[in-house]
Amino acid sequence: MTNLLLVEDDELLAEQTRQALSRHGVQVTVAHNGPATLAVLQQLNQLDAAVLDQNLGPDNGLDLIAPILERFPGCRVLLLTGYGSIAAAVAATHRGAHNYLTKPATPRDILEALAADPSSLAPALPQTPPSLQRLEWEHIQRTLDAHDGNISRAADALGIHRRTLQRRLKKRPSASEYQREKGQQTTPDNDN
Amino acid sequence: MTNLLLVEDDELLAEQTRQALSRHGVQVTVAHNGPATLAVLQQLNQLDAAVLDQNLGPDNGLDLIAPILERFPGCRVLLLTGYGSIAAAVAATHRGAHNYLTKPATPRDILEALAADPSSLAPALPQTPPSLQRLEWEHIQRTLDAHDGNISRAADALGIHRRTLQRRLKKRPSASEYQREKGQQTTPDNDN
DNA sequence: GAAGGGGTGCGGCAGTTTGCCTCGTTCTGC
DNA sequence: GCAGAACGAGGCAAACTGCCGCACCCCTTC
Repeated sequence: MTNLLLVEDDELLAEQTRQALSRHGVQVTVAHNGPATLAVLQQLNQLDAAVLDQNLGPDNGLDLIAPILERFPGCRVLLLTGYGSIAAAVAATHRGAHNYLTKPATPRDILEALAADPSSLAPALPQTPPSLQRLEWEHIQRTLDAHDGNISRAADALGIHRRTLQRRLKKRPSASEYQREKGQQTTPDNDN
Repeated sequence: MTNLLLVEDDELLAEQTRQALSRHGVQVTVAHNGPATLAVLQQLNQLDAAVLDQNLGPDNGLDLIAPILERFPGCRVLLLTGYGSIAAAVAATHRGAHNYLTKPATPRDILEALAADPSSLAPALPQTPPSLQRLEWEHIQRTLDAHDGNISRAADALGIHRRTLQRRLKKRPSASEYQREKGQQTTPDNDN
């Protein structure tokens, strides 16, 4: 039995991920922000792995690595993030993270990333052949999110015409299969 | 005076980079492949930094990290790669690399990356809202690279038609082209 | 040498998408 | 009530895409 701590501010996504991981025989504890994570840490007796969303609203997942490793030195820490940034990946690794993944990551991805030996680059990559369409769609969602759902500004940031963004969004009102775990909420009431 | 070891299989690019770094007051030693690097290592008395191209033909820059650090434990190792992958960045860091950059990188980029503290990098991700076009282009290059330049397979992996990939590639200055001379010029397709 | 098999480059065509312009409608703050 | 900012939508020319075919090249295998 693996004990895993999941820190994810999107409660819907957190619950979905928790359930999915449970089906893989993992005992999952969930926290939704930095302070809660620190509190939970004190209550745990054992921790084998931690999965941290890097973007926790006001908090930063990177800052949780140290406290976690301090309490559970052997714990494997996996960072998750919407934007895969190489600089962030390097920073996370320097701080002691075991691996670094970009969303959307399936439970399988997560478990593999935790189990893998990250110093050999073979494992993680080849099983991620994102189609161009999917990549675009996710980037659009992210950008839209970053602009509080403002289509005009998002389109501008993306370098495409507002009308085009409008049309694209309309073509795929519901999230694609891949997006299932990201949740289908396109509500503009986001925090960041 | 900083002593730097540059390992880059493209001899032209290596020379350009060497000259550029020299102008910044750096003493540069150059090697073009793995074995040569190992040989050079034995001849050096001091080494402050190493810049490794990850893709050294048959050799892999990652495998040079250990020998370098073994001989010069305090040496700062910077990995360079054409198409950066997060997995590779994590792997490099786990192996002791100080930082990881994607080409094209200017001498300034290199020096900054070597000087920076990569773990304290304020990692609020959305620093660079990439345009859709740029994102696509990078993904295409990455995929192409992962398939050894095989257009047919890359197109398949990307989920687009081979003819479409072909046409897209033709429309832009080839990456391998401008990499070769990226020494002082800015990238042609600088979208915001 | 003669077939394959896989890959590339390219022309063409019909259907789709995009860029751009325009209009009408909300919603908000002054 | 009005200006400013967004949104949704229609329309059209231009660009792009998928798809088919064809010629050529390089290898391997008869």
